[in-house]
Amino acid sequence: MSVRDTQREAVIERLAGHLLEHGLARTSLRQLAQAAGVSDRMLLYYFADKAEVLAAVMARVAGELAMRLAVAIPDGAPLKPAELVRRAAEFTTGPEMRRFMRLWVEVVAAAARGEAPFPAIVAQVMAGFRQWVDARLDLPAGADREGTAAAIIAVIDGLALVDICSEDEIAPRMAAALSGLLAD
Amino acid sequence: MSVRDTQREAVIERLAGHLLEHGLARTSLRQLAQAAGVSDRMLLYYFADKAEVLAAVMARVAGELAMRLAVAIPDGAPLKPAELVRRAAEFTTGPEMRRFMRLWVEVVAAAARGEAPFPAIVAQVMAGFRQWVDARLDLPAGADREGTAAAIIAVIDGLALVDICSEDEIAPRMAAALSGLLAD
DNA sequence: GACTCCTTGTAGCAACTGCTACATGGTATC
DNA sequence: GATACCATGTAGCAGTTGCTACAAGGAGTC
Repeated sequence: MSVRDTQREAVIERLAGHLLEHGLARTSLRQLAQAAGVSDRMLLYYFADKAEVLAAVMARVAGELAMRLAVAIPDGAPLKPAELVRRAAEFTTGPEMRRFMRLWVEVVAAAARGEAPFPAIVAQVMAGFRQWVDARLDLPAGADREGTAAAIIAVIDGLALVDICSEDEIAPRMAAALSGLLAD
Repeated sequence: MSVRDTQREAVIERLAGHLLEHGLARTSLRQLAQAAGVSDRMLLYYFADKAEVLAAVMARVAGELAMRLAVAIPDGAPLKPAELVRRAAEFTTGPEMRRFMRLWVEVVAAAARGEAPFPAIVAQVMAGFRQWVDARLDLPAGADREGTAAAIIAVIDGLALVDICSEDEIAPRMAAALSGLLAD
């Protein structure tokens, strides 16, 4: 592997941490370069342009997120929708996952604005979410699996959105109240 | 009312439409000025700085949103949580309200990034949401009203978030599936 | 040793950002 | 008629943005 490829990998790794810590707040080329410990000139040697940097880093973050989700709630033992929502909500509002979800909300907003490369990233991650839910969803035949999966994702994302808006620790109470709203 | 105040009002009105149409994508001073039909020099004559422009416009948009919510589901006849969620979901995913919700998601993301004046705006709008839900929520005594209100808002916002991510018309199916997940 | 390619630094460009200094014509007040 | 304030235009500044031109050191090949 060339120096260039090695450095590329190291930069992606460091920037993944940077994005998870700061969201999309400090993502100019110079700020990214500083966070990665390289010059901005070299950042554009390792990557074609800024969009490629962000795409590579977000792919890494998305992979990490997918892995954690897969480990937290393994497939193979499908859950009723309400139970799946409860467990996913508990996990994603946990202290470890909050920064992932916060970044996710920011990325969705950037995609809505049409900012490259976020629309493509959002499509990919969203497809991953759907698959994840689908593989864990115990639903009667004839039910709308796609619609239900989308609804479940919506509930989880909604918790994250409200969570990042709220200063106090509302998440646990919100999750508990939500649990009460769901049919068994 | 001075010319300045008159113009200020007109600018706010035009920019409210601009934000609802384009989200936060075109919000540099020069872009805002062009959308409002004035020079950027004059924009900073009507308002102290960019943050004040956005704060004033967002206040207008938030007021409009609050009014529509109040009209769509009047208070005075409290609803069970599930029913409130159903009706709010139907309303907010409608074609008229989608742009409000999309802008809302973008504003939340900007606030998460710490960008002035969005944190303050988010706090205000969120408080308004809570109040709106609280005034329409039929909940047994002893239940966690705050937590339940937050959960309801989360569900509604989540629908909006997934909605703006999806190209096809998933919203109605998502709302229908969600309805099935809720206890009566 | 000449040549070539990989790697890296210095310097900078054109566009855009939020914002401001300054001048000017008008209108109201005394 | 002098003065003061309101309203508006022209021009520009300093900083940031994404990105690039150019040079040069080093390593490997013939």
